[in-house]
Amino acid sequence: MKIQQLSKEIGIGIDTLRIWERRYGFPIPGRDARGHRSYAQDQVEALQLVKNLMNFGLRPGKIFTLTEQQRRAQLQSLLDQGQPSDKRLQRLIDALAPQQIAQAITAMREELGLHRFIQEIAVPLLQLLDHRWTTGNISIAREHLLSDQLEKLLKTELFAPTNTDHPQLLFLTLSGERHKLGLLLAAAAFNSAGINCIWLNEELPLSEVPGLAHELGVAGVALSFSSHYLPRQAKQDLGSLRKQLDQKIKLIAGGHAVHQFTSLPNLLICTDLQLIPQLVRRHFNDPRVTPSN
Amino acid sequence: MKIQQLSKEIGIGIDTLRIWERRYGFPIPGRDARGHRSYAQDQVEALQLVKNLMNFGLRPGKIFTLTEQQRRAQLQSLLDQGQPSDKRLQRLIDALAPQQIAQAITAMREELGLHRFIQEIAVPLLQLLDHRWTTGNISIAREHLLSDQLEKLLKTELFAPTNTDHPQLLFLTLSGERHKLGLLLAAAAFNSAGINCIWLNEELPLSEVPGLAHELGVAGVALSFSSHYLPRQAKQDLGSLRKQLDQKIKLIAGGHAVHQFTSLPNLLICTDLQLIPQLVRRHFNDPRVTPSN
DNA sequence: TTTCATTTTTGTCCTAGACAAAATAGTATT
DNA sequence: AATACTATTTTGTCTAGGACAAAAATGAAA
Repeated sequence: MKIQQLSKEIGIGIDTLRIWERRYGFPIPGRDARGHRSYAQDQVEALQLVKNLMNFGLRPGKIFTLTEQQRRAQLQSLLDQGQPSDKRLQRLIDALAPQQIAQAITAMREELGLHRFIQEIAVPLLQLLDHRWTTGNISIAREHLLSDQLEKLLKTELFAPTNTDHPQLLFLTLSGERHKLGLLLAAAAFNSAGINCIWLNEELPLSEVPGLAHELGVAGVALSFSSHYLPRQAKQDLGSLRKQLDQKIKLIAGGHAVHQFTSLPNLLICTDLQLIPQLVRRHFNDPRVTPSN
Repeated sequence: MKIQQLSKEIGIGIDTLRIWERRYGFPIPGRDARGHRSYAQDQVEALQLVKNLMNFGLRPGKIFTLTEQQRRAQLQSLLDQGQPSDKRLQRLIDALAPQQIAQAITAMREELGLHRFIQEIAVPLLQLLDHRWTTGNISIAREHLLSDQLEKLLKTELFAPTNTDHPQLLFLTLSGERHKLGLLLAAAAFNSAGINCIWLNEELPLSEVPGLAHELGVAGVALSFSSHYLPRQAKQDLGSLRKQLDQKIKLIAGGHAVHQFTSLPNLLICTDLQLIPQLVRRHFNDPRVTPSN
């Protein structure tokens, strides 16, 4: 595997990979006939482990002093601090046929109502999926099937009530951010709090956002930045967006990459879906703060 | 604008930008206090023009001998060779508000029926979008809004009849293939020809496909490879897949990258949606060739 | 405990050179 | 003239090791 593929696969810059090799002596790839780096599969996995630890906030300097066993143990203990898994979720994950998954999901949604469904099923399910994913404990196919069905349900919810009013919030991810499910949950939550949402399924370059937001006349733009998005980049993007965007248009950001941001001026950071109703009450339901003013 | 942002924005590698500067003397950015490249807005636009010309197959060596005026003229003349646009499509593309687009699309679908809608609206629309896209002649936001709405309609069609029988065809794209709309059209066509389809929205690594197909018990797997997928890679992937997959499971491939393939053994190449009904009759409707045998 | 200044860590950029894969041009063969 | 093969040019991606600012950690003072 060439350095570019690896960089894309793991989500670590090429320069970073090279300087890690120089500084920490890891990973040390083989070389092909040209002298170019060539990474073996076990190096890829070892590097994924490092990346997973970094996603928990550990820094390279710490990680690279550990042995591989210690890294595994560390990751495991960090993962174990997560919430215990629910039996219903367990059943969902084990079901393979899409029909079964779809049935189970819709049944739960009927039983609990949208709000409780999001809080009690969807959010923990996403976390559990992420957990299994980082431990390699679920097949990619299963994971995809499941998130597919969840996405389908949420979109149905989101688009079902053809909203009478003009759109208020535009939901999208920036180019390079491929994790949309969390944002979709947020959109559903906003929707159930009475906000009229527009969902843009495809990733958009930063520069296109202000124009679109303006043309659609939305009152706000909501973005999410997953753990694969470099926090620094996210900060920069948000800053840039805030500058380009009309001051009246609210900017809402969520996701792991913005988790520890001290809130920038005129920017709402929302890393907990439970806070959405409150956020809506504060910033959207006040008649004096409608999009028209 | 820093070199990394520019690279992301235009879609040209950092190394490439630097070596263009060395070789062709363009673009020559300013430098900040650190000596780092800093690109002005007009350079970004000039570079976008170059990228657009490259999308038509022109090579840097040619492009950089031209003046900026000549480049514009060249692009314009290439643009003019494009197929004439349908007025209905024109109207669709010009509509911005998602509600308008959705209304127009559903109206056409009602009027024409699914089959004619696909042939007369969806396919040319996709082509036109692609054309506008490569020439930079449509805003990215508009393009995304439109394909979003189209996708929504098609998925509704595809999933609406909760099919009674077991699934027969699994539709998916491989990792790295992000163009799904064409395949979605194909799925809709198969569906309207009476085939029970499963749509997997997320890209799947090659190695996961056989296992999933087997577990779902499908009679076939359908993939598409857009023009962005290297034909070599597509060929290799298909060959590998054919080897791993149970011989009874059909393999169907479509898209630009497989357009000129001499059909591999036991592999159906389908580059024209109109041929789908015929294909279904030949390979799926024969009761002696059901998935169970 | 909080606040501020200092040190360490870390990622991204720099230059300039090398080389293979892809594209083009040129030549020979059916 | 069309096809196949070879040589040449073009082009993008890699290499090495150095530099430096932004972020994080540390330590000192309030």
